[in-house]
Amino acid sequence: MALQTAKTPARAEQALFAGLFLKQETSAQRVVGAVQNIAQDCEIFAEGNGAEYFYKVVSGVVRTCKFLADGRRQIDAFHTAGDIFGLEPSTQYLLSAEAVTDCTLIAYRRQKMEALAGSDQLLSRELLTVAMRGMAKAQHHSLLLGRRGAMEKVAGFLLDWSESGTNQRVINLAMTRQDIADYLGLTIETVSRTLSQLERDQVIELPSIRQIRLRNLDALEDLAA
Amino acid sequence: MALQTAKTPARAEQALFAGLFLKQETSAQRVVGAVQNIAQDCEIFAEGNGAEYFYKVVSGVVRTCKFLADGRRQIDAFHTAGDIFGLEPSTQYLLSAEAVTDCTLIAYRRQKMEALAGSDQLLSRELLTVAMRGMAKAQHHSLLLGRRGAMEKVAGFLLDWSESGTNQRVINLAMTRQDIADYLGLTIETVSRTLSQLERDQVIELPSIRQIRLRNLDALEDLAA
DNA sequence: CGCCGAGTTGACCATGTTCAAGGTGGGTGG
DNA sequence: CCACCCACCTTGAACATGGTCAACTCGGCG
Repeated sequence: MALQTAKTPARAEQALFAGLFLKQETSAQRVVGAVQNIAQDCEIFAEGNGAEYFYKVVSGVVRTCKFLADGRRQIDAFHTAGDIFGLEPSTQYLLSAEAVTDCTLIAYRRQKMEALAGSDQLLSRELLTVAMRGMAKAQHHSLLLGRRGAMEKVAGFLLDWSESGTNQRVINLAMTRQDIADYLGLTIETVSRTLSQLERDQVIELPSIRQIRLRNLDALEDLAA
Repeated sequence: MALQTAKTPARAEQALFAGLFLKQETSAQRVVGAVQNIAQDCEIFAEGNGAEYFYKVVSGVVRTCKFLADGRRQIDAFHTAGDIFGLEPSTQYLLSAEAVTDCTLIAYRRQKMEALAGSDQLLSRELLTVAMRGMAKAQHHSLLLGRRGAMEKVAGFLLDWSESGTNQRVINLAMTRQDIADYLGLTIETVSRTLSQLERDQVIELPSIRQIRLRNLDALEDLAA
């Protein structure tokens, strides 16, 4: 939990490749970006900082979140390989970003990017797509949070993550129960109890603490309402 | 509640002005858009429809929402004069849109817009800003929904709307209690009780059913945590 | 005047939070 | 290699909060 300021071992300043911008790597785009390695639980940027860069996840998982006055934390999103975060409408970040696991990122200088977009139609369109996807992602999260029951939220969360992995029926969680709780607007105890309940009902298996096997996807879908 | 299909009296097909794209009307942009008038509670588009157009609100209030299998409704956002909605990453709408009040919209053909953006740097940038704002708006909503207490949600809602009107201390609600409840993930009873509580505590006044006077903004901010 | 939709209020109940007490497992040092 | 430790997780019991159901009020309109 000790949040040291971001340490970036091997700040590979060799602004080499980094072209690949959207998930389907468009060969046309070759834009400069700096590779960064961030250790687990380190801060990438903080709410209120100048939004000089935005980032693409190469590997690992990042959380964007907000800290409330009373110490609570709300997680806005988790970002995995290929996702872009930190692209904001304002000149300052509205959220903080932290590494859930050790991760590798590409940092893009926002101003440079937007300048390039002025003369590059394809890049400009990609930026638009990124922003629209970010919007859809946030809306999807709202829908999850708007659900009334803890079971609906947890089931929805599991289904969301089942789609990202290669094997649709096994989820390897990168985050702690606390992270999940802060993402779903629940307490850690409720998340734990709900997962136990799902296991008792034969809907999932919990072979280890960070692994969840989905045993009955249909039942999960029903529970997610 | 009778949702007739969208009726558009006076479908002013005269694709006249409509330039003004962002809130600060950029003189440079003159893009074609069709003016539409929509009656209260009529549908503007439905989830799953082809996302052919996106819209700017000229006057009135629009809600974008999702309907769940069990009949519940979740409201994703309210859109007021100057707001743009219906600009989505996919080729189909992910949400439905309905008129909360009678309203006037400008419909932009998405494809045409994106084509124009290819050769128009300024327009392209404006589209990007619109998308980023949409993202920030959705994130803000997530933060509201993630709050634990009903009081925090309602207080946050009131503060959000206090900033939009000319007079910061009087809110003229366009929507019903049910709309508010569906927006905050609460029941209509809880919204009602919470507002009554705030009135008892001298934080607000409820002079009429659709008007709220904010008597103590500082207290509200505290309650919103 | 009376109806009707929208909002409020109350009593009861279900659900999730809180507080507190165990487990569990991976890593470290003896 | 084992014992210990610590962070993370699970479980239980009491409690608080919001949901549900039902009755009632209010205001506008025919």
